[in-house]
Amino acid sequence: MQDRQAAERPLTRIQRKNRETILDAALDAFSSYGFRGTTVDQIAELAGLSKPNLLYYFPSKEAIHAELLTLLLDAWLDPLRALDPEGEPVAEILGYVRRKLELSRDYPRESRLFANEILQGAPRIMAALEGELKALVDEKAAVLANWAAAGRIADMPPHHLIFSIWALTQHYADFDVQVRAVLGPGHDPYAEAQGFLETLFAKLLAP
Amino acid sequence: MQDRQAAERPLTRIQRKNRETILDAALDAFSSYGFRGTTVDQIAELAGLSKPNLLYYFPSKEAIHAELLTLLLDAWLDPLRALDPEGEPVAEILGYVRRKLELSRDYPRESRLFANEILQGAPRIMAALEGELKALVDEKAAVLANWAAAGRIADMPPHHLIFSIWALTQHYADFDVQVRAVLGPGHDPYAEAQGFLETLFAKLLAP
DNA sequence: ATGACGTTTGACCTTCCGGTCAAATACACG
DNA sequence: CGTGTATTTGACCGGAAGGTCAAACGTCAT
Repeated sequence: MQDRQAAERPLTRIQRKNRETILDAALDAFSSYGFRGTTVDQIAELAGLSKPNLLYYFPSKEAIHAELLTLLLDAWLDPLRALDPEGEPVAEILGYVRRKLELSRDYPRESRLFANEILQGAPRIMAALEGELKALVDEKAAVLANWAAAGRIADMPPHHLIFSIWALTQHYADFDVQVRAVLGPGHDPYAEAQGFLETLFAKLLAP
Repeated sequence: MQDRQAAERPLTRIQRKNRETILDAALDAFSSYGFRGTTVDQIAELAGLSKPNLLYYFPSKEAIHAELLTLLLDAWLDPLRALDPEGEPVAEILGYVRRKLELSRDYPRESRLFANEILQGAPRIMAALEGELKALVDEKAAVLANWAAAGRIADMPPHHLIFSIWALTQHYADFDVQVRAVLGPGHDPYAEAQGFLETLFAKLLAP
């Protein structure tokens, strides 16, 4: 029945800095090589720490990964939460597309970490998918369905509309190397995608 | 200067069967756990062979993976190859969408294997992306651009049109568990997607 | 400056994993 | 049958990887 060292005590300056450094290094590694493909030594090296030192701040590789996924999930849902049922339908949806694309552009590592996890069957976040995520999507899907029923956007299965937004925006982060390989040099994928997706969804949503 | 055993000799019945079994087992494993996340013992177990026995048929884990990727790439490009410059534009593109979605439905493991590889930066197939794939896409993009110039489909960046088809169709295979978690039971994602994507692209392409 | 607590480290342990090898067993074919 | 070749296997190897530990080193408040 011993007290857990860091349970109550506030984090020290060094703790805050090192935990942050470690999480950033781990995000680099996990998003590039996956969970199994990443070694603790690798993360430690990236973070500029020794392996035992790193394990002083996190109990295990698993724990670092879990922490990253938790932080990620919340940030991931934000743009959808911001979709306002009282707003103008097309503008709201296009705004969501834009925010989601910006997320892909500015946080591609997070996008790939998430994609990796889902690809492997989401073993560590299945509960969140079936709980939080489903609840939020169902809520917003209802909003979309109402808009469609009111003739303010075209009629379509709202869940799939949301999937299409995810698919199209995350593609630019997750498949970045393919996109760039196919486009060749001299392109700004995100800038081009921005205009293209805006047009696409404008046409799709028009009643 | 010794002869390579299997260089010339035709494969025996047992060789054919076992190589096939191994590749199938390896596809299961690699597509679920990634390259590093998969162990040779795991593949052997799935294939019902002992590890040394498996390594009698393939020189290394790497070789199995490479073989799978090679087989995959070809099958992956086929639907796009089939896009006919002489056909009716909208029908051709919708046909491509349908074929690609069927590929996701019928070969989700292959889709995830590919996604895994791209996510990790495509270390083993970068050459193919910049070579074969880019060439084919450029060729078909030119066809799309011609159709747009002739006013037979709406004007849009052809490469991104192709990306959008990839993104939307592969999403249903790669993010399958998320799609099902969000939809809940009692849905047939692919059937629903089929109708939705047909509408989406019909609207997008209309001049 | 000193004691207490926070931080860092080198050495080490164990398990896992890709791959090898020699010997044993099945198979095909004259 | 019998013999040469294909196939299978148990035992083993070396290195990588996750994690532990005791001791050394810093930091900071009194």
